Amino acid sequence: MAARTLERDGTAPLWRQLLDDLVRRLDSGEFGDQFPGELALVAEYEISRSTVRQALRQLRADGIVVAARGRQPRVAPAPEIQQPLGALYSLFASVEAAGLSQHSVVHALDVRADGVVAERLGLDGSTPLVYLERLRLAGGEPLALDRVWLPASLAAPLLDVDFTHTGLYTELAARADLRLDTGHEEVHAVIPTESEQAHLGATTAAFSINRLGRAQGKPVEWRHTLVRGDRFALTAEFTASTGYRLTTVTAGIAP
Amino acid sequence: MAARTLERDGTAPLWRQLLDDLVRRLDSGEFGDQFPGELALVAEYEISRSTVRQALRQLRADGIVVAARGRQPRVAPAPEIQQPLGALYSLFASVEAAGLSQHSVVHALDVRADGVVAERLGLDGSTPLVYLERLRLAGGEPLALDRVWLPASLAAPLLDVDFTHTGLYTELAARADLRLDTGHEEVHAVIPTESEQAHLGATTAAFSINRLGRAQGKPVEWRHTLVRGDRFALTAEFTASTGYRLTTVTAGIAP
DNA sequence: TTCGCTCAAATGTCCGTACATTTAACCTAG
DNA sequence: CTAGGTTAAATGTACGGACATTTGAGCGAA
Repeated sequence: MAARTLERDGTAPLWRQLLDDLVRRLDSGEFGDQFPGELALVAEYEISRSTVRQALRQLRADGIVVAARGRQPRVAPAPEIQQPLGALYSLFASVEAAGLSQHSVVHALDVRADGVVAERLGLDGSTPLVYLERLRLAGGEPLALDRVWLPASLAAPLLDVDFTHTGLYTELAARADLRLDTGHEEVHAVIPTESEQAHLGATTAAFSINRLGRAQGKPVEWRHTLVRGDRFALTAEFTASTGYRLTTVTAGIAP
Repeated sequence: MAARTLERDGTAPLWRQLLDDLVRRLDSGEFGDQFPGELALVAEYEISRSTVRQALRQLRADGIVVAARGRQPRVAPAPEIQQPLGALYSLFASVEAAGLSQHSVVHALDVRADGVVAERLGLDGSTPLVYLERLRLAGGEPLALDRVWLPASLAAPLLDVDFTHTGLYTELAARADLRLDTGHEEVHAVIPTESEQAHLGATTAAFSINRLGRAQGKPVEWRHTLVRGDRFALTAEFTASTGYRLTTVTAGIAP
């Protein structure tokens, strides 16, 4: 193994240089699941074990690598199910938790162009987009009207899927190997248009949720969801140390 | 200084025992703002500096004590302004950030009993509560209708405050020495009643926000706020690592 | 084949030393 | 009295060694 050299007179401490180098090598995928042990790094970089441990401390605290007595050190695997987070995911998860059956009525599933949406996805206005419009029902009652646009270049494999009983994120992971990891949501309170009210089967107020979902930094979905206000509530806890965190979303049946 | 002894054959590591002991002494207020230096602890507990640093690592990471080269170590003071967090706080902060002037019209400020609210605060139904009802305006236009109940035993000093131009949390900190640190919010989408619409000066949908605020674990406020849907949006970022976090709240002027 | 045992490997704990760097108090010269 | 340098104190960095504890792989016996 070729010894790697660190700047011993550099402005940055040795452990910081080692940490940066290890992060770089981790990102490049140089280590598979394996990760070199402390003594291996001591030999490779020709520094003391204390310095190695100082560098590893942060990687271990962040859960990027796992270590324990006697065990082979490993690169922590990315969580198997990288949940699409946020209010929308929580909504449908909580419907399931409440024991209500979910299914959808698919209104549209095709490829079309939409300049406004394409721009929100950071794409050219004429880029073809897969468009999916569903009415989502929980316990047999309409809950939400859901419209999603995805770049056709990524989402074309979804065009022949029957979305009546399956979720978008499940299919996106299985067929396009895409998992949302970051995103952005905006929640408004609105009164639905008459046509929307007819679909939702209610004349109440509604939440209007716009979401931009990204996978590895690349925009993957633009979504607009209209959720019946009488069946939905956002619930959050806040503490001084952790800030504002969405905890549960409740979805019930209107009386 | 009397040497303190740690269990050298105990099951817990020395640094863990030291950490626990220091936390105990911190909680007892034994140190004022000062905090012993590493070498002082080495002498006092008769252990090595490495072990002391291992114990101090967590206290410093948690910001309980602060340390830097050359400086006297200190116990970190509790943050001077412990912000009331959550959607509501963000709302009024963002109004200010947008440069809109804020003021309120006080509809009521008195002491009354309310069995339902008292129970939500974990109090007996006949407990007297300070009740404050305000119409909040931003840029001269109605933005929110705000109703707050607080235990009179804590909030009595607020009864002679003019809330036209001052915030509840400011006065609560100044006059009752109370700062919210945790809480719970529930956000609904509703269509306001006619009387509420008259107050808000609009016939749009609205957010209905219920909040229970606590200070040191003790319920301090129950609040119900109705915010005009055309002037308000919740915005959140979500990432796999940090979860769902409220980032900004926008409040504009209706066209 | 399978159950234990042994043993190498890896991290955890603890000690000691040396020197660098930064801060703030102190002191002195003007 | 003040400006500036000096110095003690404190933490940061880096090295080294020693031993304890845990895990898992490999091996041998039943």
